[in-house]
Amino acid sequence: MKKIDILKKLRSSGLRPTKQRVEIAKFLFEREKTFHFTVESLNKLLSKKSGSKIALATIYNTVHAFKTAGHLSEVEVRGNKTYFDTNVSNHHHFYDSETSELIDIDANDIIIQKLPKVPNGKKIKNVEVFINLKN
Amino acid sequence: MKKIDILKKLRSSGLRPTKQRVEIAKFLFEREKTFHFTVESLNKLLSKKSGSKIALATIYNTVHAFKTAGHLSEVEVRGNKTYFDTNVSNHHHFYDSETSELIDIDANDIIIQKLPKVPNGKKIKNVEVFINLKN
DNA sequence: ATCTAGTTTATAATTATTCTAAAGTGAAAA
DNA sequence: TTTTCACTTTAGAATAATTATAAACTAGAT
Repeated sequence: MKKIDILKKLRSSGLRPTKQRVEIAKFLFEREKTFHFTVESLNKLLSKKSGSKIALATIYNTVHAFKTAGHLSEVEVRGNKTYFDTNVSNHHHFYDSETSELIDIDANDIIIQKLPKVPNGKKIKNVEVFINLKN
Repeated sequence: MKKIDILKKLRSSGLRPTKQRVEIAKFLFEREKTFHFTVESLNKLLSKKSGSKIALATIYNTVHAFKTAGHLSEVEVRGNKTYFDTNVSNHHHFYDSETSELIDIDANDIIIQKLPKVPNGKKIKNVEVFINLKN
């Protein structure tokens, strides 16, 4: 991902490109594969990589701004921490509770044949399939 | 649900039937319909109903013992609190984020036609479908 | 009725996350 | 370029959910 795209991601999230935010954005978006993380793991990886110490509050703020702008999605995982995903397309997840690892499933790899009737006056926002794994 | 069944639920969870535990168990399991709750909501409902003040720690301990014994299931919901469900059969959920309300979906009301290949050496423990609703 | 291991409870501790307010900085305007 | 100021970063405090602790209590075996 080019530098200009990183700046676009920031600006489209309503964020001015400060040193810290650029560092976070590059770490998240300059990758081939999708990336799953918690704020805690992101913090550790960032400080390990660059030795810099970005305040946790800054990471929370930046990640939430990206999420609100639709550049990150939040994944529901059994447990206490919130997981994020750089894959914002419509897709599903495997969850391996042995390793606490999330794995993306392409939306096309799951076909739902029958869906239940939706409650009165409501519409479907989205459907998430979660496949829990064991050994 | 008969009193003897409440005692069975407790004993099968490795819990001696104390006054507090019986009160929690009756409140949870003496119902026709399935019941969704958080520890916080359960605590409020219990104190409103009987005026008794069961310590939060006791509610946490008891609910977790029921969960471990398979008498309650935990439902993943976007947010910070943990939801529990008295329906422990294989089933799915609607989630209405407007009202923070969970609604059960019978397992037979969703048919999945195609599932992805499972990662090496892993097996599927279960498949959960989560339908987010909007107005 | 007594005794003991298991329980309850209030409170402290922990963990994830958000808030705060002081010090620092990007970038628009001069 | 330099100034200026609203936006940022940061350390630490505050909050919220949950878990741990340890002293007082109790179910149920003896």
